[in-house]
Amino acid sequence: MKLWLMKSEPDVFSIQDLARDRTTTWEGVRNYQARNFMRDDMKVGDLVLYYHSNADPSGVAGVARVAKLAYPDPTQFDPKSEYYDEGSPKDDPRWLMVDVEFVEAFDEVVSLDRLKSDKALDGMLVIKKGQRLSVQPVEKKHFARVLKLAGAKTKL
DNA sequence: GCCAACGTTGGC
DNA sequence: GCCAACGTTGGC
Repeated sequence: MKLWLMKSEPDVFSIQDLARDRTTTWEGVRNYQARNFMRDDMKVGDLVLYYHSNADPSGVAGVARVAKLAYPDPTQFDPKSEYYDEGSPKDDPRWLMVDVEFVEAFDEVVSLDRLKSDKALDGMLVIKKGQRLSVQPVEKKHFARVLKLAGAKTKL
């Protein structure tokens, strides 16, 4: 099983929204590197750190799980969608998404500050300056450490 | 709201 | 293929 971190702005869709809905489609990824991770490496059952970006505070807010393998993101073909991509071929869709299901919401967000100050998380992608990838792999030791910092119920 | 960092676009 | 201009992300 691989481990991931996925970013979402809580004003748009938070871990609490996911807790309510139980599952969601992860539409709107428009970055090739992020798409490739979803397409090539994500498997059903993979665990995901659910990261709140542009938040107060920003940080890891809970855990989710990949519920469906990558498949074409329909919003790329919808002219009314903010994610519309005129250049995406119908017979070879450029953008993919996965489905994600709720696992756990942390009592308290593990803030970016906390992540940065923890020696055990040295090298974790999300704390690197200028790191904008919205879907990124997480090392097992880092994932486990975040769970510990959060006092999470989820175990690896 | 500002702006640094990064990705994409398009002229050449 | 280079790189300047532009758009986006996301912390602050």
